Amino acid sequence: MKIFALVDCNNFYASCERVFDPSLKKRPIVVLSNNDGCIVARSNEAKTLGIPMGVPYFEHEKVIQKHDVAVFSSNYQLYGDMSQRVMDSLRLFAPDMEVYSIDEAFLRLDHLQPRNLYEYCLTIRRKVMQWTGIPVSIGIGPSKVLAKVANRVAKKRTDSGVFDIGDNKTRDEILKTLDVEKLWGIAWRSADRLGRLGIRRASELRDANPYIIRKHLSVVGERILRELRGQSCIDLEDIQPRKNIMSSKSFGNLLTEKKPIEEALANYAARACEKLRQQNSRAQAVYVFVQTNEFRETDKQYNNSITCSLTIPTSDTRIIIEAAKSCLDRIYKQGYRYKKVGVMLLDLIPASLEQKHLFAESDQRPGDHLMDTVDRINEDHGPDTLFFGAEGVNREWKMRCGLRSPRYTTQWDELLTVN
DNA sequence: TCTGGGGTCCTAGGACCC
DNA sequence: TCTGGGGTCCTAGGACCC
Repeated sequence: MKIFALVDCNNFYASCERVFDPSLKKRPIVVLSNNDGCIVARSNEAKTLGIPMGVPYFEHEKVIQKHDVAVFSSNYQLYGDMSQRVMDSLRLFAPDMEVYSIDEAFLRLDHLQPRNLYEYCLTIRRKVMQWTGIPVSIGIGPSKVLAKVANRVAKKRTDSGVFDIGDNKTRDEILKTLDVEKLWGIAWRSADRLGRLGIRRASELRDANPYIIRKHLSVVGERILRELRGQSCIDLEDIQPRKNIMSSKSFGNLLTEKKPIEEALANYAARACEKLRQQNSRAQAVYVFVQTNEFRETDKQYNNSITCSLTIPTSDTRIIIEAAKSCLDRIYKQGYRYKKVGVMLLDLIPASLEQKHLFAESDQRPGDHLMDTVDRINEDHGPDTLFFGAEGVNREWKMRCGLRSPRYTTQWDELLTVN
């Protein structure tokens, strides 16, 4: 039988901040999205204050000030690096592992005796805490969906932080009280449909007729049903190269002129190309979009997008920037206040798989070596050490992130200091 | 004044083929 | 006026995830 464990970092972003600043230990914390727009992470104390997830920051500023909540802009370099440390630690305990998101991983623990599972996970949890300072919760079950359910329970067991849903009797009790929309893969739309079939609890979905569920929720729904029965349908996934790579951000301020928008676009394109080369792919098409601010009802609205294919599959930032700029030329219109521009690289293929040029002397493209060098320098000396002229130097479109903590683990000049 | 970013998978329907 | 039967491929849109 398969045994899955879902390891989930508790309030990950907030916990990352705490690792480097012990004075935050009991203080409520919120972490903001890009541009300090929305609240995307909260410590338990902040949740207790009733601050919701994913809401605009400015709407809750009063409560936040009143209760002396610590507020942070997103520090993705820090969170990414801490995530890496957690995942590296987990791998030592279970080489058969899927990194599911920045703060979650599924492990296969089939090799353990069921009676040892719980103890083993307690050890994992203790070691991750010791090595990284990040608290995690671990749910154990015979399928991914059940491991997810178990993790919800584990989160509430603050003493141990581990829960095994293997026992049939307790499992049944838990599923009887769990609403279907709390299940992994069921959101409000599916929950609505199930509600119309009279299915509201997880146990009711488990006991429903698979064919009926398939008719209403497609194979996705049927798989969840079977997983609830303990029949594993969703296995660990290997890391696959991305099929699309997207880069887009809201501007710090609304923009009307084309020039700064073009620079921002070039910057996002450069980021996307870095990711593209990291996974050893080339793009065959580029998609560009522009958006005005939909929340400003008095502003004239304009959204548009365009896709153009590239003559040769490429990962050369210079070519992609040029292509993106010519896309922008075709959709940019004067007289609007723009909020966001974005670029997506499409139809990605492995660099190795591409059609060779009939008359080319070498397999390597002239640009490959240059891009490789740029990437290496930026990796060694920090992002933006080398950048493209098209990205500009003023960067008036840069997002706001005034509340960011130091990048303790990735920047030499921002190391933690102890007095 | 201020409202995130980046992905995946599945299905239906149209276009096209022989 | 009558108008087959089987495919494949592509795209857009829906739904969901963190």
